[in-house]
Amino acid sequence: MTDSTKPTLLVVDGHSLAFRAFFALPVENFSTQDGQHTNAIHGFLSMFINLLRDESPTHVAVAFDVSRESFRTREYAEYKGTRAETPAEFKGQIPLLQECLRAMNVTVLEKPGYEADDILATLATRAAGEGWNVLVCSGDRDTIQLVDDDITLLYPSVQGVSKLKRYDPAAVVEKYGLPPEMYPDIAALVGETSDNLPGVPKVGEKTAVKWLTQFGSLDALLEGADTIKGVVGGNLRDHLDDVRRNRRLNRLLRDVELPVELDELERAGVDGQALRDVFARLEFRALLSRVLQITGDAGEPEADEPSAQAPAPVETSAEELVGWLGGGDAETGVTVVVEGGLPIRVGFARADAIAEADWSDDVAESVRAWLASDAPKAFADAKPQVKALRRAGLDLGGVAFDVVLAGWLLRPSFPDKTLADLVDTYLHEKLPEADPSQLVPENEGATPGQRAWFTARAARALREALPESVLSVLVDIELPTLLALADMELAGVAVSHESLSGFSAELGARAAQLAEQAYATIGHEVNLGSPKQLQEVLFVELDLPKTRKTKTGYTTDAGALAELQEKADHPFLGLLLAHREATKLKQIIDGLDLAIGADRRVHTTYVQTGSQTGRLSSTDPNLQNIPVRTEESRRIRSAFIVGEGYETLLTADYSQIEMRIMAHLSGDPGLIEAFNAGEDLHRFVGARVFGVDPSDVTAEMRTKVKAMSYGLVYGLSAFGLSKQLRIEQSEAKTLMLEYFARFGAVRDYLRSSVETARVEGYTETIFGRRRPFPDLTSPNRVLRENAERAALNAPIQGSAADIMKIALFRVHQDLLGMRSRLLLQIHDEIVVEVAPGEWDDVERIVRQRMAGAAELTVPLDVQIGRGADWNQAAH
DNA sequence: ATCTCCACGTA
DNA sequence: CGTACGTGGAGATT
Repeated sequence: MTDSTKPTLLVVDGHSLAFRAFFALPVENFSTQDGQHTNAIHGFLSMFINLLRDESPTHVAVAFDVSRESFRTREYAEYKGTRAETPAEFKGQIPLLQECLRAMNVTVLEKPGYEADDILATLATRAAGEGWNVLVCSGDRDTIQLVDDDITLLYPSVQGVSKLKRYDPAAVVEKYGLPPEMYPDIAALVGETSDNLPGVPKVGEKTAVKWLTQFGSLDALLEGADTIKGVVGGNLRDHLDDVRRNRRLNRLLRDVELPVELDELERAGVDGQALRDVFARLEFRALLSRVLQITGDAGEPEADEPSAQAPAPVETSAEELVGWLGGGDAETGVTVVVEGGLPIRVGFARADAIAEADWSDDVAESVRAWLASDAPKAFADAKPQVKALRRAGLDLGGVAFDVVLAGWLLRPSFPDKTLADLVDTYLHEKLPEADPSQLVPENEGATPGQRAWFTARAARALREALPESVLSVLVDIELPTLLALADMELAGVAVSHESLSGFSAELGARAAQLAEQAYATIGHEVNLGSPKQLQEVLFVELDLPKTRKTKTGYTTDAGALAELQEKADHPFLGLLLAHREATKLKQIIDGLDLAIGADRRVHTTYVQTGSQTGRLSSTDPNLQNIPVRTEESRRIRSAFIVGEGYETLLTADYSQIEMRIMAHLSGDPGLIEAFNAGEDLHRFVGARVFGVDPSDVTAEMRTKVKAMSYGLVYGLSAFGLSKQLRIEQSEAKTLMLEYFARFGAVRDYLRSSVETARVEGYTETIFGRRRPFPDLTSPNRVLRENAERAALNAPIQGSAADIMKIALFRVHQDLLGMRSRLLLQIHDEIVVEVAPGEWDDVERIVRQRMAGAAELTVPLDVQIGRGADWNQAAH
């Protein structure tokens, strides 16, 4: 809270924030009739108006960069050298933005030879010196160094310019582990790619913070660099000058001469005529009334926001709970505290009332009917809570919202993992948390009822923040999926310890033997699991040709070793590869064995927020990467068996679902025909590409086309394709050209989808799931091209994930009255444990639900198998 | 114990 | 210079 008796100065880096707005807002929504782009102006002003409203500063200034030249480029010509030319569409908006600001009677500052941040630093320092409150708003991390007790930084989140994160000294310490004034020391060590300032190799934030904490200061660290051991120590010594240069360049100047005094920055009323003029030209209407509302003298300030103070906890008896829960039909926040997999305490919140109680048989009975009912409930990470309730014998209905899932859908790359994160991000409040560093915490942390209260409020905020299509993904896909996953995790899958341990011993013996043989070929022992030692053997002792480089040397991966064998076969290579295969399998088996529980089953955890595309991930153990490709590895799948009391396993998988989605999204007539013809896809495509009869497509042609088709989904290049197929790049290029000549709509689709993503800032699946791609406009080529490939893949992989989730929860619902149950999901495959006598029904349900999960322009083909173990069932 | 890198399993 | 994941060992550090 700012002290309202003191003046408050708000200083804004106009350039960096407008630049962010430029990329955050789709340009086609923000252009005037005559084609002037206004997205940067609109985005900036919208944020700026909110700042004026929320922070009520008494004094305001906005600073801009004049040009790229500054004292920094004079000292280091390469400064920001990797940055691309500023887009003209952006540059053109700056003078107009400045005109708007002047019309609002806001002081605009710029000074040749200095960056906007130096101006901010100067003003902030002066104002703090006068004892004012200062708010610095900038998108440049270097401004973190300004933060102190009087100066707070407002930093735009990755999501966009509208959400600003507050950094006071405590927030900086929490995020970086060091006080604000030492942030530039971290940055100097780590380096800054966007400014073209290389740091010390292998040193990331963790190491930098550790060193600085240890030495107390950067100078002491540089003095004592000789005492740091190891490779990183050497790297540091080799880059001392770089670090010193970085530190010189990232220090903001606090004494730039400016043509204004602090007093002149005082806010005044707007110049109504000038404002109407310029806003009319920019075709801003809503913005005009917003500006007038907050700066004009008309209208009282808005009423104070409702208190963020959570209601005091109320211990509620089992009898009282029944009445409390029945007392309204508004959405209720629910928190089940889980310990050892079972509920130990529950909390509920509705409007400003909360109730909570320790778990007991009486409490369970009191809440049973309400929990099972359709009464709408909001959770934070519902799945473990649902599982605990189910273990306690209770059903749950009316799961209407999950703030963790919602947060993930909104920002899949920065999932707010906990309720505390979400309360911070979406309510701008702090969830009271117990201090973990103290044995007897001073502050208790939020009680379950209070957590439920925050959950319900976060749910309301998130519902507002979610675009309609994303909200429907949450409600129609993710929430039903959550319930299916809870039951699948509880069920687990039966795994035969006997099969595994026998196989493990076998592989162990084989690995030992292979190791001995390998040692014999080089005359000494070596740790075959150590890439470092292997490099020594391969490239120094045996002097084999060098392979592809990695960060730390030359790769010894399987592909490279196979190539080495062709160039210069040495018996060591084959033995090493065989050894790797044996030890890898053994490792997987041993890990799996260890995960078998007392019920002789393995219970994985599906992480519903575990991917950026919408897929699930699986951990502890990961059951989505059990080997399948080689005959021998399939013995592991044979250890996944049907459980006691059940008859058989059923596997069902979508065939070529991603290519089908590609056909659907691109509308390519050839590809659609391929799927509707019901012929072998790759044979059909091969016939088109090579201009032969389908019956004349050779195995080689089919392989090439298959690789091409799959590569397309991942953004494959001619280089990658040539490498994959081990053909000349020119041949790969020809193949691609031929492919696109026959399936032109595919190329058009891929191109336009990335282009749309660049403009919109995100991709979208068939069902409306979004994934943001800020890097599509990055000046850094590597970042940008990586983003392009990911953006190409995201709608396809994501749509497939959506379809499978829809099929999954529908199958789950259809099976509710039966004994058969879902066990596993492996992206495009599900495994069901079928009870005696239920096969026909289950098979029908699965086939119908999977094939009918989406209406595409091509059919969804489902392959079903049955068997006593997973391997048998796969056929 | 904890971090980083390499390697490799799946879809 | 092909997307999306999780795991485990080695090596370097504490």
